[in-house]
Amino acid sequence: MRQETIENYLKTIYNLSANNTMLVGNQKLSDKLGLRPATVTEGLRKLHDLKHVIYEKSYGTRLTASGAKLALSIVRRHRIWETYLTKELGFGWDEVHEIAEELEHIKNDKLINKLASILGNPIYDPHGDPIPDAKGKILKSNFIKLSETKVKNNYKVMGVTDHSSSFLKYLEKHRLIIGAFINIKTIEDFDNSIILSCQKKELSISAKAAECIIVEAV
Amino acid sequence: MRQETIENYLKTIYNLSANNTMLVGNQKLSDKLGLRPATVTEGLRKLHDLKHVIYEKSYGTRLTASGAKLALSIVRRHRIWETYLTKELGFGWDEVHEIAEELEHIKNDKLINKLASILGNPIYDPHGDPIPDAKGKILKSNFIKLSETKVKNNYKVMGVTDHSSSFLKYLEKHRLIIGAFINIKTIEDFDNSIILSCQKKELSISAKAAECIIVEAV
DNA sequence: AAATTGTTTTAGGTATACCAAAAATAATAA
DNA sequence: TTATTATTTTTGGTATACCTAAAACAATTT
Ligand SMILES: [Mn+2]
Ligand SMILES: [Mn+2]
Ligand SMILES: [Mn+2]
Ligand SMILES: [Mn+2]
Repeated sequence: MRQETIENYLKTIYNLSANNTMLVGNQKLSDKLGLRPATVTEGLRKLHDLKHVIYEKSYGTRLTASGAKLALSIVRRHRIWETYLTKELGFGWDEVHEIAEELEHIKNDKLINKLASILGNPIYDPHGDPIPDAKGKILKSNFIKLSETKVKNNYKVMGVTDHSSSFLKYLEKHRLIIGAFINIKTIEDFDNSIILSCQKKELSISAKAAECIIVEAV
Repeated sequence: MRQETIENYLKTIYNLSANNTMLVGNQKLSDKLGLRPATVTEGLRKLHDLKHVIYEKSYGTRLTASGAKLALSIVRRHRIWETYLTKELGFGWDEVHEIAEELEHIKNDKLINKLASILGNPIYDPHGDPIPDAKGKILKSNFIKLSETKVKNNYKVMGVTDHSSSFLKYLEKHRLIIGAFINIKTIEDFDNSIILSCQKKELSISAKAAECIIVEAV
């Protein structure tokens, strides 16, 4: 298996497993990796042989200790590069994910640690995701999704779970960026869309978009 | 053909063709690419079909205009990264080639041009190789190899053609670095080794090493 | 419990990147 | 010019990463 393929599998399994608490199914992996389910089945079998995952046939997959370690190191590289690109090289938060998707495979610890140190060893990336440290230690937050909030309460935007340029541009247009304070006005029974106020303006967020915004109660 | 494979072929053909003046043979490509001759034959046929090279069966290969353009852009990325790694990220000139070998495949013009601009659009990389500009224009120098110098003359070290860490460390140990002034004392008839003075010390350079050092008459 | 639906696996197949060994071709020496 | 040597190509083969379609299995509904 090509190293890059291994890394993409492990990173994706990590991202879908909610801190390694859940088994990850093939369908979701197939989606995220852009491969057909049959291909994923083969890939997982190989990763199992490599001892990077425990693959329970027909039920799902979880990372082993070695798999998790590798996954965390890819996640670290990805998020450090995203941060470096925005903070040091003038890229927007909506541009960096794609580039980091390639840069994350460059394997040189000295390089990543140097970038991290120039940035002051940041703990969050431009999308609010926590950055593992050089040892793989990562902050565990108890933030919630905007879709899980309650009417009348106040929240602060802490991150996003969709990194696509279109979604991030949409958020920026409505000033719904990291650090913004919001108040939930209404939640529509009909379609679960949310009406909230943010920077003195009211706006309506679809249930789908609300799934992708991470907030903290204030 | 994988994009990375294409890029490695084209870059290598460029580097072996002395500014596109010479046909490149399969044997040398096989060496540099770490592939067997039979594999190179296949690869070149495919690049020919892609119109990136003119492959004259049994005689050799040259880049087409489109191939040269692509090659120059890889060379630019490689050399800009090497320069950025040394100038901005604190790496030694003996460490950067391997990393650049990976980074050169990250395709994002805005990124490379940003790095170049931070560096002040440099014209030479840490090994003295000229860096093509964003349009592919590259300086053509008429420097010579140390092995082509004449006794008693004075020269300035301008570059190296071997980027291996061991060779560069060896040079550094003897202060034979870019910008150093040297005077040729003797050239041994027997083995073509060169005795020269550099920074007030005398040292003997093997014919093989002298092939890899680029100098300018002063 | 049976039927339906959704997910995963198997079986069989394509395309690509490589290789070793033998054959063909080109370059060089006699 | 012929023989010898070096280089390149052809042939036939392996390994890998992907795919589609069909079969098997698990989860959900009736
Ligand atoms: Mn990736
Ligand atoms: Mn991110
Ligand atoms: Mn290189
Ligand atoms: Mn260089």
